[in-house]
Amino acid sequence: MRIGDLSAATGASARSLRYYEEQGLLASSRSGGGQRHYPETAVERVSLIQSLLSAGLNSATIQDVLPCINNEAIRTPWLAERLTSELDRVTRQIDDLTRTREILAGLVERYRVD
Amino acid sequence: MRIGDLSAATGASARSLRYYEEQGLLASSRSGGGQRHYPETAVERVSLIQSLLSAGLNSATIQDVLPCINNEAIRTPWLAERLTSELDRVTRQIDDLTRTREILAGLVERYRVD
DNA sequence: CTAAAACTTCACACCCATGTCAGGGTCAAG
DNA sequence: CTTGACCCTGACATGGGTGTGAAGTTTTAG
Repeated sequence: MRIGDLSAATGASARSLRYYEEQGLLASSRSGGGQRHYPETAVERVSLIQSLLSAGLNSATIQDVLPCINNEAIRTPWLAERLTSELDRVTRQIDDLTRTREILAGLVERYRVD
Repeated sequence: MRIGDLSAATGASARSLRYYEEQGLLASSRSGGGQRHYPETAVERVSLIQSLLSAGLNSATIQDVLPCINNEAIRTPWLAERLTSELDRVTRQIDDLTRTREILAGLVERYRVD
């Protein structure tokens, strides 16, 4: 598939897909004329990238963490620690957000126009 | 209390407190020499601002939403809608984040160095 | 009274994923 | 071929909260 198809399939802009590649998060092969071609599996990969980005991981971190999905060999203590610390961060973020939601819910309750 | 005290009490930098004021989120009185003075209640106000900011509301939105905490009079259908839509957004954000946490947890599990 | 600490405003810098525009090349359908 | 949709690289812009530094003023402790 070409970049426009992948974009349509994932909701990521072509700009973003090129950026992911530039950051080493997403691979592509090129046609004779230089246009990118992606395998079907790229769809899932992109949606994973999107998830991790929206969870607050930056592209450098994702680059550190993503390869392990396909390559069990690079299992290292360092990687395990890195993943755990990101997991903790996301967990804290969810907790904070949950508290904030309570606050907002309280406001909605109080200021509902009956 | 002066800005340094409020900063210490809330963890927000003096820079941020001035920014909150500039954005109309936080009021202060001034001493003869022009220095800011805050009531004790500012501590809670700032931590509320921090919560809402970290939940992804921008300062303009917070400005729309915050006054109602102190002033029940401005209860309007528009405000109720606004709050509800922010609440929904935060709820979705938590759901997304929770799914992403599952992914990360799965990775941690798979790449734990035993 | 004086020195140090704390404060003031103003302005510029940063992050970093994404938008957007320019100027050009590729590819498939007619 | 030609045409139109699609793609390429490169570069600059944006948002928005925060960091930072300069140059000057106020407050407070000694």
